Order: sequence, then structure tokens, then C-alpha cells
Amino acid sequence: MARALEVLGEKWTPLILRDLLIGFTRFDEIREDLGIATNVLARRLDKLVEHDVVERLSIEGYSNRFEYQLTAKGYDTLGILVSLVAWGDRWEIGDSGPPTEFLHTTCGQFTVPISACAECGQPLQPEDLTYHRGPGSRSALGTKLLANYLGNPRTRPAEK
Amino acid sequence: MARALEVLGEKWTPLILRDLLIGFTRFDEIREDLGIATNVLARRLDKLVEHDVVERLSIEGYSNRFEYQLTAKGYDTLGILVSLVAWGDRWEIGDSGPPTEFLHTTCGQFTVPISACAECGQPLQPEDLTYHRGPGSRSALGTKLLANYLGNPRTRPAEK
DNA sequence: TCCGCTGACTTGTTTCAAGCAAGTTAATTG
DNA sequence: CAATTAACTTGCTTGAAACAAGTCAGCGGA
Repeated sequence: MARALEVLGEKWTPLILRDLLIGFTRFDEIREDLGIATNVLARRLDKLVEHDVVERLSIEGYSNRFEYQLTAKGYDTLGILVSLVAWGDRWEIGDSGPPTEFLHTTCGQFTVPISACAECGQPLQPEDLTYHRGPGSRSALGTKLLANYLGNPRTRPAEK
Repeated sequence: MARALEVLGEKWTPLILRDLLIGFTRFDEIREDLGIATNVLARRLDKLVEHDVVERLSIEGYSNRFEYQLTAKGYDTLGILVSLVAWGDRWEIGDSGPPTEFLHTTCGQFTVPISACAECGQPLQPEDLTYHRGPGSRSALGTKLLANYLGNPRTRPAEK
């Protein structure tokens, strides 16, 4: 996760990726859409290109006009972006307008993106996930994510 | 999305949430795990509590010791966090160890989290999604980020 | 041909957030 | 009762974001 955040975790990056996904591909289109400072946008795009998330394509006939295109790696951030949108829509709606509606053209229905298990297809719940980290991390293997949620709150400092 | 990033988009926030999910619930546990500065951690936790993502529970018998627990809203960031992890594991492995293994206890298999359509259960592909955004106020949080999010959509990914 | 305009930046300069160090308070253990 | 731990707060330094302005190349028109 830290590695993902290294590339995607900076302030404007997810919004830039969303714009690229939606179809804003030119520097000034993105700048105008987001209201981001040009030096920051330039740095972000450079970094994304450097990390192979975005491709910078010369527009033919011009020496210094470019189009920014998502790579496969860039398109693959979709899952992150839609879960951000879905979370925002579930919890931070306020009075600032209705939630985004996603139309899934393959099934023809308006939907919400959820996280699912790639193997069985069922939605992932925190209490059904156990994770193993690779070497280098000091925490125990097989920690149950929800180990001490409802039934067993560690409300006292005793054990440790 | 801008609204989600307003709460979750700051530098250490996703890592703090991950720690809370894993079971680090005390201030110094998190501080030690992440190596974050204490003033920053205090600010982040305050903000998360303020936004109802985290609950700050007094530990009985102590006047100034606390446990930080995710709320339902906090647990619901799981989808965001696992898609970050999955993306990092797919594209940024490098030489810093093997990818995280997720065991889905309900189906018993090691898996990767993917984004799926809540209606039909199929994995979501960028080209199968269209976005539809309703009218909204432009100034709920007073940010350009939000204002510009609620604009005219372009529904197709850019073409080659 | 000269003028102005657009696109894609770069170069300063200021403002704000993150990082670091040290100090504080309350309770606890030795 | 001195030392230690937990959970901070305060002050200072550094680095990144925001803002403003300037650059440069290639049009498009008068």
C-alpha cells in the first residue's frame, strides 16, 4: 500500500487520473477542470509518466503539444477511483448534490462499485479477510482484521 | 471523489486507517508502526474523529489514555484500502518483498480484491462504465475540487 | 510581416503543511 | 519517590503547494 501511495497518494493525483479517465487529455483541459496550479500539474504529470501510469504523446504537426493518455497501469487505477467515489457518495453526500450514478453497460443497470473476491465473486467484508504480509513487515501472519472489534474490545491496557 | 479525498486524501491517512483495521488502536502503536510525527498523527486522528471515521474511546481508569476504533464509516474504507494494496502489488512490487496475500475465509481461497458491479457481480472494466452526475451545489465545502467535480461529464475514455 | 492568441510549460515568491525536538501532564511501576 | 509510559502540545525548520508572472513555439488574421 505504501508503494501505491508513493505514486498515487499526492494531493491532486487521483483527480488528475479521474480526468484522464473521463477524457480530459490535454494539459490545459485538466488545469481548467481542476483549477490546479500549472507547476504542480506539470510535476504530477511528469511523475505519472515516470512511473508509467500515463503516456505523453506528441500531437502530430506540433513540436510542443501533447496528449496525456493512461497506460494499462493507469487504467487499472479504476478500482481505486471508483471505491473513492462510492465511499464519498455513501458517507459524505451532505447537501452537495446527488451521488454519482454508474451505468454498467454490460449488464445495463445502474450500479455501485464494490470490492469483491476475485475467486468466488462475493463482496468482501472486513471480518472475512485475513491477510499475510511478506517478509520485512514485523507484524504477525494471519491477523484477523476484525479480531477485536465487537465481541472483544481491548478496553484496558493489561495485556500486551 | 473530491469529497472522499477531503477526508481521506491527506498524506498519512490511508496508512493510519490500515493500522486501525489491522488492530493498532493506540496512539503510540500507530506512531511507532508508521514513524509519523506525533503532531501530525494527532491532527490526522482529530480530523478522522471529526469526520466520524474513527471513534476516540477513553480507557477506563485513565483520564488521558485512549483507544481509537474505526466506526462503520471507517470500516467501509476497506474497499479503498484493498484496491490500493492490490494495485501496488500488481504494478509496484519491485524488490521490496512479495505481494500481500489475502485469504477470503468465506470461500477459503487466497484471492485478490477486485472492483465489481454490485448488481451483476461482474468485474468492472473502464470501458463498460459510464458516469452520470446530477446537478449539485458548487460551494458546499468551498473548494475548487468539489466545484469542478460536479461539472459536465464526458462519458467515454479517451480514444486512441 | 507584424500582432495577438493559444498551449504548455518554467521561474520566482509567498504561504502553509510536514518533520523534528523538546516539554507537559497524568498515571504506574519499581 | 524517581523513573517510565502514554498521549499529547508547543516552537522551530524545511519542503511542498499556491499564486503570479514570464517564456517560447506555432498558428491565424489584417
